[in-house]
Amino acid sequence: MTVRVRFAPSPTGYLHVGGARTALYNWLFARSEGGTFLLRSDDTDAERSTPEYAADILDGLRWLGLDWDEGIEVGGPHAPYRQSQRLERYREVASELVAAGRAYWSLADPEALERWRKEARDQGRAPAYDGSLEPPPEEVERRLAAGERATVRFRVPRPGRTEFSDVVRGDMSFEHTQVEDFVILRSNGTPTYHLASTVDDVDFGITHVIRGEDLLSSTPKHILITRAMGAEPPTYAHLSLLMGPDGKKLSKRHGDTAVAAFRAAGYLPEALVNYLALLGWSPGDEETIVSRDEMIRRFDLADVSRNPAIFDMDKLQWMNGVYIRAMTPDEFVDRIMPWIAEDLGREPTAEELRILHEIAPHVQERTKLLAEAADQVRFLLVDEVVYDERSWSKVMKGDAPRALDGAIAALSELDEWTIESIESALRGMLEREGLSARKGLQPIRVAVSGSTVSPPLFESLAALGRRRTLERIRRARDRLTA
RNA sequence: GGCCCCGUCGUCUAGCGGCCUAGGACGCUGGCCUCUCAAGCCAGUAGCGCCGGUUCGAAUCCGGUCGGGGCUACCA
Repeated sequence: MTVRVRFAPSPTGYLHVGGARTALYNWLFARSEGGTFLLRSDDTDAERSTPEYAADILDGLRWLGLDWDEGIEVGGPHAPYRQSQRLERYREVASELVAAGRAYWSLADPEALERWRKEARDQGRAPAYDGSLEPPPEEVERRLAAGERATVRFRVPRPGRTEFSDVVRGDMSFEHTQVEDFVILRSNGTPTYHLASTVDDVDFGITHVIRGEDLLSSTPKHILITRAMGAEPPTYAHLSLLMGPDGKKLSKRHGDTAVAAFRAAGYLPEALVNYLALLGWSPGDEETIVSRDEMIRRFDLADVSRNPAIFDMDKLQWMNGVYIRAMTPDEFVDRIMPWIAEDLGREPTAEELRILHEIAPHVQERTKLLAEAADQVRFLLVDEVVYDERSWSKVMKGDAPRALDGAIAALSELDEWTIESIESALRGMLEREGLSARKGLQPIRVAVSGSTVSPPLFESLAALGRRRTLERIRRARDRLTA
């Protein structure tokens, strides 16, 4: 049997890292099994679904490199893949279930239902509605005929229980007294999640349902519907949830968890994928940096952890740095370009591009987030450097004037402007002035870059060019006197 | 309240009855390197929630307890 899995987001919110991880595990499983990864849209909640969210989800998946073989935008034998376009099918299944006695039109009074549930809870019973509040059949028939709107509820067989084996959690068993006669069709004729999702899984031939643990206790409902449709339930695998640093379910409270936000901050998709993959799955040995191919080769659903995982921004950031350092300098320049252009408000010139490529290796190893790179190279691209006042007051004192004067003298008479010649000129200056490298070079760094923190000095000056270097040192020297 | 899931360093995890003096990674601390910051290298820090039981032997199996989480909608 060929594996068929799906990722079925509801476009009622942007794609967040939790959803991305679920999609990733589905994708990894499909790829490792040579199966099909399907993307569908569970958009039965017309109120809350928006095209913007739908687009964000697709963008995010593509950016992460999680390509799908069937579904939205790519089509396939079961199109359409949007639930909003399959409403007729769900109504059809609902009426078949009613006809077969597996579901019924429900006219229970909402307030009475609420009281019933409260009472059950107060008495320590499960607040699972069992259909006992329904009017007699003749009355139901009459009111329905009179045009009254009703929901359709699934008739959960009681006594009874549903058992299944979850790939990551093991054997599960739910007493039906804990499962209520749940609504499958709303009174407005639209299906609930339980119906739509299950019908799609059956119709699309889904073999493995890999999803968040929040759906674990709904699984009996899905199995009940599946069997009532005369189908065999798929294999289920429920992934533990992602938590924030406080141990609570990851949400907006913990900052922006949107995949798009990570992208904008300068995270690399390969780093995010690597991090997410290891958040709940381990290849078994001591590897931390795992390539995509390696993941596919070694991924096994049975190795997925049952523990909830706290999303650790520090580790992700470290990993992003590892991936950034692994790039070639040219690739690095290419990838930081969007941030550079935004920072500059224009595209860099050919000369600026040359400078960027020259300094790239040195900036690269200091970058954890692509967005930071723009800050580090800004001094090479602007006409006038902006001094960081804290840096200025820290180093522009004591021997600073001598260092700056000495640097101007030493650099002015240089024949060639290379990293080596600059270094030997400045080291000679330090020697003559009797200054330590630390004391003598920091003022120059601030004069040229505006900050006590910058890429290596000699390399920076070489990239900046003689004219601009001298200009900046003189300007700083003047400011120091003034 | 009811049902369900989970419980190894601060965090992610390896561990599947003896190989565990519990391993790795991030973080943190110290050192080396060094023109700043990084990177790199070295060292250190820190954990089997608790109580019983099974066993010659338990982080590993069982029971209980405590703690955390999820679900409990005409949301998904």
